[in-house]
Amino acid sequence: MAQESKISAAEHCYRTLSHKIVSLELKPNEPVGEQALAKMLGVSRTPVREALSRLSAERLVDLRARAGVIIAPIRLDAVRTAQFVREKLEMAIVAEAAAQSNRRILLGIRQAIEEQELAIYENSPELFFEADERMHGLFCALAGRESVWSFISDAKKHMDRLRKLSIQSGHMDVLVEDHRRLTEAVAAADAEGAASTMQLHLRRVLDDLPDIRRSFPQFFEAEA
Amino acid sequence: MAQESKISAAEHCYRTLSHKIVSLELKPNEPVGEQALAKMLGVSRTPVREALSRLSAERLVDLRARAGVIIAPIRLDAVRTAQFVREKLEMAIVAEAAAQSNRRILLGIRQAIEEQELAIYENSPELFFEADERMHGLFCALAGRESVWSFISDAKKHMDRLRKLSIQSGHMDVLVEDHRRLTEAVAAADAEGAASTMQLHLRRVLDDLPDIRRSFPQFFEAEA
DNA sequence: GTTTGTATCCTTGTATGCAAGAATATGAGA
DNA sequence: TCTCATATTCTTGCATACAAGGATACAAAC
Repeated sequence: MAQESKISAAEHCYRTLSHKIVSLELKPNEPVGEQALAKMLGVSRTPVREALSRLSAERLVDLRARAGVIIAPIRLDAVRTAQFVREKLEMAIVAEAAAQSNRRILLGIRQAIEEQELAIYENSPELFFEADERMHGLFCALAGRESVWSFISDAKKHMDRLRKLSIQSGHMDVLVEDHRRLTEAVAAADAEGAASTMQLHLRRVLDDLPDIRRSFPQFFEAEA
Repeated sequence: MAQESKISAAEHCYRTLSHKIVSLELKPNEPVGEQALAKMLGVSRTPVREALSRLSAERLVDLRARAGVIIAPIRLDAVRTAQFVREKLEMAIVAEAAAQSNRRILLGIRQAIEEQELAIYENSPELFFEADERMHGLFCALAGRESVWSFISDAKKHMDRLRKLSIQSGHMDVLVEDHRRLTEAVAAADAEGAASTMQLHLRRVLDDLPDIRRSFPQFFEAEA
C-alpha cells in the first residue's frame, strides 16, 4: 500500500490497462474511448493518454488519430516475433541456469509447480497463469539474469493472450509435465536438455494456434 | 515529408529525444526540464511528457516525481542485459540468415560495408554508425525476421551510448573486418560460423568498457 | 563553522478547454 | 433502393491552468 500510494495515476492506468488487455478483459478489436477509460479508472484523460501512448508503442492498442482507440487484435506477425524472442532468450536462460545451483530458488520453482497442480485441481486458469509466470521468472533469477525477465515479459504480452485462450481450453497438465522435466534438467545441470525442453514447451502455444483462431476469429487481425 | 507531417507532435518529441539521448547530444546524468524541452522542441509540455513517459519505461530517462527529469546514466546492469538480449537474438538471426539466400539483400549488406569503409576514410563516426545499423537490420531482413529488428533496436539503446564512445576512440576498422567475416559466413551458409562471429563481434564493446568508464566517469551510474 | 528549521521557489502531475479531423447520419437525386 | 454530397457529432491532440510535493536558500541556534 505504501508503495502503491506513491505510484502516479498514469502508472496505475498503464498497469491496469495492460493487465486488462493481456487477460482479455478488454477484448482484441474492441473499441474503447479515452473518456470511457478515464471514467472507469477514476481519473482524467491525461494519465489515461500517457498509458495509452505507452501501450501503443508496445502495439497493444491501436491509436487512430482523432478517430478512436481500439484494443489491438492478435496479430500473427507479432505472435511469431514474440515467440522467436522469447524462445531464444529463455533457451539461453535455462542453459545458464543449469550451470548454477541455488537451493532456495530451486525450491521456489518446485513450489510454483506444485501450485500449478493445485490450480489444475481447482480448475483455476488464473492461479495457473500466475504460478507459471512466477516460475519462468525464477529461472531468470537462477541464471542471474533477473532484468532479462522484464524484457521477456514485454515481448510475451501478445503471446499471453493466445496462452490465455489456450489454457482455457485446458492443456494445463501437459505444461506442468514440461515444467517438471525442465526443472529436472536444470537441477541435473543438463544445459542442452533444459534448452531443448524449453523450446518444446514454448512452442506448444503455436500448436493450438489454428484451433484457437478458428474458435475466436473476432480476436484476430483480418488476414492479409 | 508527407509522412512526417502526419506524425503527432508527441511522436516527434519521442524520436527526437530518443535520438539525442542515444547520440549523447543529451548527456547521461544531465538534468533536463519538461519546460525547457518543450521550448526546444517548439511544443507544449503535454507531448513532451508523453515522450518522456515512454523514455522512462525504456529507462532512458529518470523521472523523479515533482523534482525533475534527468537523462539516465549508463547503467552497467542495463548494458549487461542489453548485451545478453542482443547477442542471443542476433546470433539466432544470422544463423537463420545463413540458411537463406537473397542476392538483393546480400548486395545491400555488402554496400553497407563499403559505406563503413568510406566512413572510416572520411573519419565520420556518424556515417559509420548509420551504415552499421542498416547492415544489422538487413541481416534480420535476410532471415525473414524484420520485426525482430525493432525489438533489438530498443534493447540496444543503452549499449549504443557505449558504442558511440567506443567508436569515437576509433576501433572502427576492427568492426568492419568482423562484418566482412560475418557476411562471408552467411553467404557460405555457415550458420555456426556466422553465429560465433556475431557473438565475438558484439562482445567487443564490452572489452572497451573499463577504458570508457575511466574516461567518462560522469556518464556512468554511481557504483553500488 | 556546522547543523537544523523554515520559507520560498521551482518542477512535475493532473484536470480541463478548445480546435481539427474522422466517423456517421441525413437527405437529395437517379 | 442505391449512391453520393453534405452537415453534424464525436473523438482525439495539444495547450494551458492549477495544485501538490521536492529542492534550495537563508537564518538561527549550537
